[in-house]
Amino acid sequence: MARENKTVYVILGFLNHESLTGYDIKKRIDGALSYFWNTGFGQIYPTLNQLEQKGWISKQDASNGQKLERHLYAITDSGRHVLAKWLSKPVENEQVKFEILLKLFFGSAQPHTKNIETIQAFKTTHLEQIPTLKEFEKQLRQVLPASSDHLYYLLTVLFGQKIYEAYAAWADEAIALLENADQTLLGGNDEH
Amino acid sequence: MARENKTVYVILGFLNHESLTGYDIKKRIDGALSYFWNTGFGQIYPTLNQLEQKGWISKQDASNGQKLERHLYAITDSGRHVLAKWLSKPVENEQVKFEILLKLFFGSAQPHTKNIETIQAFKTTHLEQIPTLKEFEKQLRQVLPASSDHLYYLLTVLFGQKIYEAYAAWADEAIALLENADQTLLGGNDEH
DNA sequence: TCGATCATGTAACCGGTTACATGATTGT
DNA sequence: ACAATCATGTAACCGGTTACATGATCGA
Repeated sequence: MARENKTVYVILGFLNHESLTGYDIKKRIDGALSYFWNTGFGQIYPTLNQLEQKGWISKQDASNGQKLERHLYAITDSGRHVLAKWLSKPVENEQVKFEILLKLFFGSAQPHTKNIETIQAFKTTHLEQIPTLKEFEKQLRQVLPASSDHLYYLLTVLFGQKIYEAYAAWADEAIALLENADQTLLGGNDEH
Repeated sequence: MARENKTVYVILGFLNHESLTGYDIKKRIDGALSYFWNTGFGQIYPTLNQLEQKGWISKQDASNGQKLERHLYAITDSGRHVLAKWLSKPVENEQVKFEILLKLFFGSAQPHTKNIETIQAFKTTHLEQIPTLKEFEKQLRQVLPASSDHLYYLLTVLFGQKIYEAYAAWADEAIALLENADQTLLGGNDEH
């Protein structure tokens, strides 16, 4: 969780491209960041207020005479400065938590078959997402020279592909090891 | 974060092997889980009390006449039941958050060189950990037939190796793409 | 003697999630 | 008419982190 409100940078990052409403920001997050980040309205709206109070973004009414409330937020110079400062800092203690590893670490408390199912499900859900990522890659490569935004977007997509493939490769190896262990033990489970 | 207190299962998982003090549990976490999980004392001790109140673990004084307080916790049958139930459930919404992807996604706001540095640092820190994981693998393979605990431990180690290697492979590709983009633009940065 | 390690805990804080509440607008 | 989407927010809760506080024991 690492003590630093990342939502701040998510918002500043999007606003650095264009002015948006809170609702829009949520859509961007769900769209482009969804496979490695997510945030709810309950975090976005309060953070927008905080950022405005700090002067990193500015609020503008965009209701256009209609009754529907609509606030357009724009990044300010000091906001841009804060974003730039964060971007330039190296990523420290990228502490990723994998629940599946936790489960597997204690896996000897149940039959191998159950754990194989868990691994299989893990593999499947990630493999299923690869075609979408490949499609993203294709589209991004087509518009690549237009702006370096696309290039950086592409990098995150490639990351997804690489690690999802690594997940799948690991899953195969893990399942093979468990099945092999079952064979050498003549199908019996261990006890201790 | 997913609404379920994982620390509960970390504790139950370790106690399922042997009775331990809170201090011991912390050491196990820092030892065997450190590269994919961590928890502080501020979480461990309160959770131990909760688990005891729920009857999933039992507390025993282990001060042995000495003045140093020492509480040995043991898992109960109902605790074992809770652990088993969690283990058998498939991992749902393994929502992993990668700060480096967040930073890169908004990377176009700073020079390519800065982002290359970030990626390089990411690659290095993970590559550095691979030899240790290889050493773990070697040791675990030697004691593999003894107990299936070792086998499951090995699976988590192999996972670490696989994704760290995937990180490194992605980093190379990403850096190449950024350097190539710099070349085609004749070393200039983009603007938009 | 003195530092490292053993050992247990509390308090403040905060990021993030979930659920709740409300209403307008648009398209079918 | 009615559903989907647009749009903004609050409140309760909780998992997790950090800092603080205290003292015993062991080995060099």
